[in-house]
Amino acid sequence: MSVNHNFTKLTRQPAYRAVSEKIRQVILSGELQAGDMLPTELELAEQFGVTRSTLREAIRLLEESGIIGRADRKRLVVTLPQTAAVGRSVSSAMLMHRVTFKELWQVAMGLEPLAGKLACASATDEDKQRLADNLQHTETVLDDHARLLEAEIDFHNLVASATHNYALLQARAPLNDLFYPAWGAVIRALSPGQRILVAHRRVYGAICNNQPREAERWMEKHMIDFRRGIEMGNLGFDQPVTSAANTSDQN
Amino acid sequence: MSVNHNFTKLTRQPAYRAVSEKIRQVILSGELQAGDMLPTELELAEQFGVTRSTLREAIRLLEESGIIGRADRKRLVVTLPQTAAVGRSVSSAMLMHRVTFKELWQVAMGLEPLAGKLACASATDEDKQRLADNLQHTETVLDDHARLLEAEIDFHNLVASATHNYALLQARAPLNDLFYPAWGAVIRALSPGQRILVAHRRVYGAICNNQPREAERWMEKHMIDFRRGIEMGNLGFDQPVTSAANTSDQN
DNA sequence: ATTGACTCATTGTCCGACAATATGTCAATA
DNA sequence: TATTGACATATTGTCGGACAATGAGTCAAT
Repeated sequence: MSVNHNFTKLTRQPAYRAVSEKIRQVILSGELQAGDMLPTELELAEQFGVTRSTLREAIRLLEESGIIGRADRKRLVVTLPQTAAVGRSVSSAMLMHRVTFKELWQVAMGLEPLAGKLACASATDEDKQRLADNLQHTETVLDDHARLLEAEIDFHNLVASATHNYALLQARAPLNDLFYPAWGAVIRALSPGQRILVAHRRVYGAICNNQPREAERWMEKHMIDFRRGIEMGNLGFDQPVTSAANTSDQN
Repeated sequence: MSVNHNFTKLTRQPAYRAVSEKIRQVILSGELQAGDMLPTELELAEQFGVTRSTLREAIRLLEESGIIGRADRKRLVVTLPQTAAVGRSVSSAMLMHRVTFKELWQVAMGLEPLAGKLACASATDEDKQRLADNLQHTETVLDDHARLLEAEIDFHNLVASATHNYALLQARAPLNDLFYPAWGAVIRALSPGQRILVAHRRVYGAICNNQPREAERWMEKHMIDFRRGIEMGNLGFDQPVTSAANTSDQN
């Protein structure tokens, strides 16, 4: 009879992964900071005792994480991950999981009003100015579907940026990629330019006057309008979102 | 005098990136679904007209995104990205941006009560059973700091899972990696086992009785307790979080 | 039914090579 | 002086070939 002891399934990790982890570790520990240059590929490879090919595979892993990049098309450099770059992985994952518009809307209902509320306390004059500029621009494109959508997305990004909370920015990144673009169909179907503008103005006013409750409430109303728009347009509130803005390269 | 026209900075992308994008595109378009096997590296390389080395670099990019992996340590297979895998990139980014505990807490205040509320409507009997098991387990480890933290994290994950909202799961992934682990210090300092258990019981009860308001409210209270704990323990509410659970490999 | 020996396909890693391109230097020129 | 051109150098992106390690399949032996 066999002894009933379960060994933990051991997984040897390939060299390229080990190298990648080591570098990541050094960066996350703060030993290497954003902006620091890394040695050349050859030198790095020699330090780790692997070939350049293996090292390059490790580099790719870090590259996709957005924590390293090329400064001047030559030397590798440690970079501060951009929200959009990191968000792309997340958005890919959501697409594959066939996330529905409803699911994204629920998240938006949690995060966007929060962004409005927090922005009241942390928005700088520069933030407010950018919001003002956005509103002014929005007025001029109320009937241009494409530009209106663009301005709409910008507005919400500006509010989120005004919180100066990177965790929040990162958490709502997928909304930019999937939620708002999907809403383009609503704009084309219902032309709700005026309604959008009113909500944005209210949020902006609340932020300028430091009225967190108001900002929160109007952002929430705004989100509810989103939902109503989707439902009225019969655009598939419970359907998986699709990747409208996809690849930026043609080949 | 030079004509004042600015050309857009053109960036030729390397082959490994082009290949990676092509594969990603095919996967995201649904042409290849999760579980589908990809050809061998050699075959793929031939199809794209590149060498295996180049193709392997492309694979690494996709691997880090979590959308492909190895099934049986051989053949490449399209995989449904795991929340934890994708979350790691996000967490790395947050660490580099020196996200503070406060920032994470603000996000948690937005997402965790939401999770509680949504779970009321969508929790299955199985979800509820798992929560019940977790509570029972928690009672037995109230004085074991390490296990209590583990149970605590599990509880919040279970609530989030019960929403069956993948977008929400993904958005709150960094909380798992950075927020709750950092809270381990509070547990060690204040031993708030009882207080945790009470809050969890309330949330669980509200979910079972389908009382969204209650679930939301108690989750919020619970989060506020978190903040108070950090502040009482003088553990740096405004300090950047650090990566406690880091690498799982030693070399 | 399990074990062992064997083949085969595929991956992980290595090595060497070369063209393309950025950088730096220096001379020539306007 | 400031720009241009010519040249050497360093580094990357890509290639092609090579080999050991290992997982999967087959088949015989026990």
